[in-house]
Amino acid sequence: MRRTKAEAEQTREAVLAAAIDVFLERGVTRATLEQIASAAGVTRGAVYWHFRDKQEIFAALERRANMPNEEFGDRLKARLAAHTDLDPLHELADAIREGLQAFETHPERSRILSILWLRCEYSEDMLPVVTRQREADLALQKLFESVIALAATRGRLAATLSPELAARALLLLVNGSVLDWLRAPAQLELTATTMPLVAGFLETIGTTKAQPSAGQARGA
Amino acid sequence: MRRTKAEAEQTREAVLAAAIDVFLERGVTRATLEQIASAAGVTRGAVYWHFRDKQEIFAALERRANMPNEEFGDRLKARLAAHTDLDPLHELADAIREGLQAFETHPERSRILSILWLRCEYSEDMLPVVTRQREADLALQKLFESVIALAATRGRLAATLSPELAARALLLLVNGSVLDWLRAPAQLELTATTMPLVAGFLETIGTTKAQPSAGQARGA
DNA sequence: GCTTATATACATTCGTGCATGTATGTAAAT
DNA sequence: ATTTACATACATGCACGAATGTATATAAGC
Repeated sequence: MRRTKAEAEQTREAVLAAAIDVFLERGVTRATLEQIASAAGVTRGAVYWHFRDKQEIFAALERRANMPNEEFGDRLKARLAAHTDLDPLHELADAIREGLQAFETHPERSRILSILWLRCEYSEDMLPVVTRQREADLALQKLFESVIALAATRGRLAATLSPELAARALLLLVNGSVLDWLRAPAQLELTATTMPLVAGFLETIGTTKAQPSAGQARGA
Repeated sequence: MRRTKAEAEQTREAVLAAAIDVFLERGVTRATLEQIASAAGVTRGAVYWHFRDKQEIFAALERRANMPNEEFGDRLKARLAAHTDLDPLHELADAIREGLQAFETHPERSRILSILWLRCEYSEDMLPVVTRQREADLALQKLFESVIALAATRGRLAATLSPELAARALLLLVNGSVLDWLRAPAQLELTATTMPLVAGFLETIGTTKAQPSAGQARGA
């Protein structure tokens, strides 16, 4: 009955996948380890072997949520550093579009985010989780800010909003849009409904025509 | 030991107030009726007398959350109808400011919202609650949209964002800001950190100088 | 290469502690 | 006298964690 290491890793993954299902259906608190176990085709003994308790399962899922974001950020920074002739705000919009599409093409990501944002009670004992999410948001906001600031140095920014405020606004737009989509997954198309918003916002804060001091034009 | 009707209503309120405390501390799911009862200074018998179960307590709290929003909306609409010379976007910003300040001056409102947004697991059985919140959001968005559309008819709107998209963006900014504040209540000042964002956004979408077709100026 | 010892990867069982809902008691208000 | 507004008591049912059982993979020894 003893399984090989590869098989063990396989059941561990099965438990995590089952946990996603059960967390989504019942919410994290009401989800029981017995439900997770039977959904994974094992008993609670197997679950307790791989994880100390429910919170450790949750932590394992949490770690998977933030990884892809950094990847998109790094790609964007690399592209902007390589080609200095690109319009920063336009590239930013493209990067956001890719990030949104990742949610639609890779449903596991959206399901985990749905757990973190909607199937979870953030009371005081969850403060470390909230803190990590705030830090991830801050990192994204800083990325946005650096790109927007780059646009500003090229005279491509309307002066009304500082890069910091514009970055924060952009983050709130994206996060809020995703949240709305998670609330009604079947009824909305994430990228299709969100991109007009962010593209419109970026066009509004970026002066379509360059400021008098500079003289570039903008592609479609 | 039997109480008078006024006293009974008083204990009912005590139970609701205690429920707010316990829901905030433990989250709705983990909150037990015994904890709520003892926090209210009564026994579970009293709780079960006034409420069928925990969900009914939650529903009672939920009803108190949305009432004030409509009030602010009505006041804004009345003011704009009465004085047609007012700048719609400027009045909108003022109304939002009042709404935000209400959260800071009336802590019970923010505590209930904190329960609804952070201490609650929205699995499928909570769908009616989510739906009601969506409808409340939609109503606010429609209000924003009508005001922004009014500004547009006066040539005070940059054409990049349609009134609908601008209203949605504004709602996302406000809601997201409030959510962030609820996540870290002690570290942020809601109105002080949010208003620069919404004011900046409104100034960005509203052309500060009137369109060529019209000829008004804007006050500070 | 085969045996053996040990760690591994679970399944099963058990005890315990809540949390819930209901049923009943009770004293005062009406 | 009856209803009201609770308190108390009871029964039931999970859900958890730990303890134990067990069969096999794996590595060490020879």
